[in-house]
Amino acid sequence: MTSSRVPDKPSLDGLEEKWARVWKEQDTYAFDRTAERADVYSIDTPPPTVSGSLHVGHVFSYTHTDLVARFQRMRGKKVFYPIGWDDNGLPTERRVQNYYGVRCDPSLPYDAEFTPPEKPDPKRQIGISRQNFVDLCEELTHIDEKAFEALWRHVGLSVDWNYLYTTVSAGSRRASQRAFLRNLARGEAYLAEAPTMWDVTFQTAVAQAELEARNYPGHFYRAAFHAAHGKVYIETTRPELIPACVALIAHPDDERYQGLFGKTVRTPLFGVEVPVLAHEAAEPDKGAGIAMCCTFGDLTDVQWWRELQLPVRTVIGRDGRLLRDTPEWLAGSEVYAELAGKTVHTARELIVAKLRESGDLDGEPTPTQRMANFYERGDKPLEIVSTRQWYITNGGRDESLKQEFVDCGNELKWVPDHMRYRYLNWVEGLNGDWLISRQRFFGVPFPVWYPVGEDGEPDHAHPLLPREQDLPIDPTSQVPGGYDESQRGKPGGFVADPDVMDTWATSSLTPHIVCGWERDEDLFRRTFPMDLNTHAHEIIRTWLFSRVVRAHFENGTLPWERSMISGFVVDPDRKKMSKSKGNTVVPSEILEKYGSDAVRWRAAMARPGLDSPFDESQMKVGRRLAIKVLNASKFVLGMSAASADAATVTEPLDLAMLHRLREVVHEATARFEAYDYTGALETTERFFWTFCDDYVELVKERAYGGRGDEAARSARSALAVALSVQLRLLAPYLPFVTEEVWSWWQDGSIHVASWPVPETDLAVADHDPDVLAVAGEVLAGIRGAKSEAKVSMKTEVSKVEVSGPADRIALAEQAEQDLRAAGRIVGEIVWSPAESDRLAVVATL
RNA sequence: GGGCGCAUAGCUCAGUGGUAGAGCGCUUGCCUUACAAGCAAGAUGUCGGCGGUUCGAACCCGUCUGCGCCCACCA
Repeated sequence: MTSSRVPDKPSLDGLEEKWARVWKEQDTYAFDRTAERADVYSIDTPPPTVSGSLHVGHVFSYTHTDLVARFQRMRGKKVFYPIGWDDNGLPTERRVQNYYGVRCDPSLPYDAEFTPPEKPDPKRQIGISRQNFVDLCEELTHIDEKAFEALWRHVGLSVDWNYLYTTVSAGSRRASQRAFLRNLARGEAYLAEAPTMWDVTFQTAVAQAELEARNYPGHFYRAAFHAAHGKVYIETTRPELIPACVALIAHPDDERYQGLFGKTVRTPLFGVEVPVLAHEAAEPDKGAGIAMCCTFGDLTDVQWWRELQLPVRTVIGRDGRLLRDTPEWLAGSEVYAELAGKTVHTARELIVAKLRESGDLDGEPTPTQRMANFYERGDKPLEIVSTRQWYITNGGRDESLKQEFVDCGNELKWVPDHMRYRYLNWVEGLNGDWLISRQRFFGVPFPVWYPVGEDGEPDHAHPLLPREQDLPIDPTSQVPGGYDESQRGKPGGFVADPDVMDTWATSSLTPHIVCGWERDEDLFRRTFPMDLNTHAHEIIRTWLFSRVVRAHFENGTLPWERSMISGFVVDPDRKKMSKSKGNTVVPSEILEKYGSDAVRWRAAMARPGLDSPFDESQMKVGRRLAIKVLNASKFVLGMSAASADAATVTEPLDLAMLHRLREVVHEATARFEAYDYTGALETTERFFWTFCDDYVELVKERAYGGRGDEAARSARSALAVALSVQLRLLAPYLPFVTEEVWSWWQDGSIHVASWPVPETDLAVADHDPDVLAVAGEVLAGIRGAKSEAKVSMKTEVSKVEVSGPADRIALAEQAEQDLRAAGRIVGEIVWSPAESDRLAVVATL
């Protein structure tokens, strides 16, 4: 080991490429799967949606996880840190449609020759078969995944790429289908025909967790229903639902409507007779106090429909248009004939015009902003339609199960703790089971067929299931046991369940998928339940909760011991970044501009759970630190100090510095163990700057040999020991620059070196650490005098007088020779103990 | 409307009962053989408002205000 490997002009340039390559070639972060569970630290990381784009918030959040992973690895844990891609589901479909200019038309046959157009025309998408579409999904996700991997390697995530998974892979499909079949067998999954939140654009059902309430402009219309003795006015924002009206409902205590309860009224324009009923959920001060209940305008309608056992009168189809065929209860209606096939929007305008004509519209419509539920990726309000869907129980319809999931949330350890309430709030507010089926194409199919009766109707009550060992299966191309392909869709034959699972139904199993559930029991035993789950706070209700549900049902345990939740990177106005607002920051640019270590440093300054405004000037600070590490290391190693030997440290200042560093290691370790990576960094960094600015300056002359060999050796050893320890303390944050410096004088990767241990790495005699602090104070006094005089720091000082408390003076005197050298003091130093609580330094130039 | 969080220097944030802190920015200097992508010194505050507890409150309690996020809210 010599200093010959230290470059003359160290630089950050190219470090990412260099070390990312080495780590890949040497498999530096490979999991040791012979390790026993107690020695393993396993981490569940969110599989990013590859069809989306990563912004700087993702980089921060994934870095937070990596900090913990690197710390645990250096502490001696065998870190199981896989990563995956979520390449399944609607976002991928949408991206494929736009990217290639195609759309899936399941009625078309497979075309093996198909190649997407050179120049996609987004206005005129080409219809292709389901298989062609799925092929394109796989092709594009593969490209996207390469880009994502490159980014994460650039950021320096210490994941083990050998365990890379994707949510649409055969393994994931097998796990999804297996878990589903087990849920089904235990009664946790069920098929039901029920009113469902429905997106008319994507024409699929969506789950409660995917809803987003948004402001939606509309109008209140005051319309008249006809009672035996006059008119009853209701107020509605959705007059187009009048043909779907099944009742009028008011609060049982509402005096205005007492006389109407139990009677019937006729709907305007259509003359359909509907009852006037009482229900507690009607709010007297809302609108006219009496509401029309339609199938279905909102979730309250669903509640009334269910609890008052009202009929279903659907008029809005799955495409968001009014049904083309006139429903039976409106038979002969000329008004309806005009509405048939119209969009909700057009139908509303038409019906309002008709109401105005007939005199059933009272006054003018008043504008209003109402909140409507949207699918989070959609741009039209959701409709509620009655459809057959698969559900998994989640406590939304079962209080005792709900309590079990509340208990899970309380058992889980949260960083920061208050994120627990996000979870509890969500679970306590669930109002239905988890809808997992989607009427889409690219996803994990339900491993289910239905027998077809002699009447040609599928028997949904008696599904045909595959054997677990045959999974994964695609029921649209494979046949159930005992049948053959010719019987598909025929009376007495079978039919496939046409739906796919929502992507959350698969990603809810990431702990199972990565840990080898039912695939690699040896791995599973060593890694599950996992130690840590990490992601940002917006997916507590979705990803986090759904994994708790799955592990609770399948394993009777939490999927991990602890969840560390990141905040968001918000824009300078503290608003959430979003593509639509155009305030997102693309990570590749800042990584390029400041370097990965700098961006990681900035990420580390954002504590768990706290949102952090994006501020480029902060990146410079991280970069400055990384450069400082290079330069300070160059100096230390340039002293031939590579022969670090704590035993040769004898000088008081050196001992004091190492003693102080011991305290720093203790504190940084304790903070990291408490998942306070920010506090650990601050502790280390504060020391590092003192080390550079005061300690190095104080011992420089001595290290060069100005006071003899022994004193020089003491300084050099202390410098080298301190450098080794500090590099390792900084390694989780600045993996590139610390690895670079480590390579100048050590063998192997710093990232598999051991986290510093005070008792062994800093085994020196105890010494009062304040010698360093006090010497620093005196040096600052001397510098102050020079700064005041506006002269160079190398200006000689003819006399220094230091007064202050006797004990402080005594400490400072221990560093007298070093102070003389660093301060260029050529004359005398007068030490004057005094009755004051502060040191005062008077330097005469 | 319910829940959670935040409010300390121009900015980003530490500090959790005992004399208000750091970094950035700003000011003034300094080419000092690790680093000018650097170094040194300096200025900057009614610790959101109002009450209370205490010898003593940025910190504990109450209350109000403002901001953010999550949830609910389609008559």
